[in-house]
Amino acid sequence: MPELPEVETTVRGLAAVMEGKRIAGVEARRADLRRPFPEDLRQRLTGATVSALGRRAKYGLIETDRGDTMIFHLGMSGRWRIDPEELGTHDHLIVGVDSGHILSLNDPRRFGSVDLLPTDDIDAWPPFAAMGPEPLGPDFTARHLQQALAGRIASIKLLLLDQRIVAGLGNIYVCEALNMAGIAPGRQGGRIGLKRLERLVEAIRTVLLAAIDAGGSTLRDYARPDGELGYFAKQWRVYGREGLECPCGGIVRRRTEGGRSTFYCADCQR
DNA sequence: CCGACAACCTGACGGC
DNA sequence: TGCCGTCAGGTTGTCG
Repeated sequence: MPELPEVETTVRGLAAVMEGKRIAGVEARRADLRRPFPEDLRQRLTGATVSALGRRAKYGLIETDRGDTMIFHLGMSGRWRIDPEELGTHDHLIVGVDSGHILSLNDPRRFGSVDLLPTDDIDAWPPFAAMGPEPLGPDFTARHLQQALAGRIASIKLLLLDQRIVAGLGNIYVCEALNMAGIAPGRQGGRIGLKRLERLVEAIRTVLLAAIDAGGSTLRDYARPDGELGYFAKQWRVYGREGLECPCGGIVRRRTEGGRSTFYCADCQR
C-alpha cells in the first residue's frame, strides 16, 4: 500500500531508529528487485552514519555522512519492517544500525527498487529530473496545473497519475481527491477552469495530509510483522467502495481505464 | 499525444 | 480441501 503518505510515514519511522546512527551491517538476500541492487551497496553503506532521511514523491531517501544517498521505492507491495521477529522469503535487504535495530525491506512482488547515488547527483537522476512538483510543496499550485494541463485532452484521472505533472499521487489518492473536488475522472485535463483546479489542488493536499496523519497508525503496524491496511483506509470516500454510498448520498461506481480501476460518484463529480 | 495493453511478481479471495 | 480465474497501492515500454 505504498503511496506518498505511506512512504512519508515509512520514512518518519525509519528516521526514528536510523537518524544519527552508524550502519553496522548490510545484507542483500537476493541480487535484485525490479533491477539489480548496486554492487557496492554493502561496501558504501557499512560504517557510514545516517545523516538524514527524506522523501521525493514515492521514493524514500537515506542519506549518509559519506555523501551517498540510498534511494528506495516500495513498488506495489514493499515495506520496511523494524526489528522483525523472524525473516521470511520476502525480506530482501537487511540493514543493521549500531543502536541494535534491524531494518528489513520486505517486498513480495519485488516491484520495488534500491539505488545508491552521490547525494549531489540525485536531482539529476533521471527518475527525479523528469518529475513534477511535490503535491505538498509550494510549487504545486492551480497555476502550475493549468500550465501543465493546457491543451491536454487526456482524462484528468490519467494525467494526475503522470508523475511529470505532479509527483507522488497514486490510484487511491487520485480517486479520492477527484471525488473531494467534485470533478469527474473522465473530464479532459485541458478543459478544467482555474477555479476548479484550485479546488483540486486543495483536495489533493487535504487528502494527502489526512492520510499522513492516519498513516502514523499504519507505521506502528509496520513495526510489527503483521501490519495490514492502514487506518486511513477506513476514511476512503470512494476507493474500493463500488456500490456503496458516496458522502453525497450517491452510489459509488467503478470503471476501468488503462487496466486500473477508477472509483467515482456520477452524482457529485462533474 | 493518446489509450490500450503487456510485463514485471506474489498473494488474497471468490466460485465451484 | 483444492484448483482456477481475477485482482491489487507502480513503473516502463510497445503499438496503432
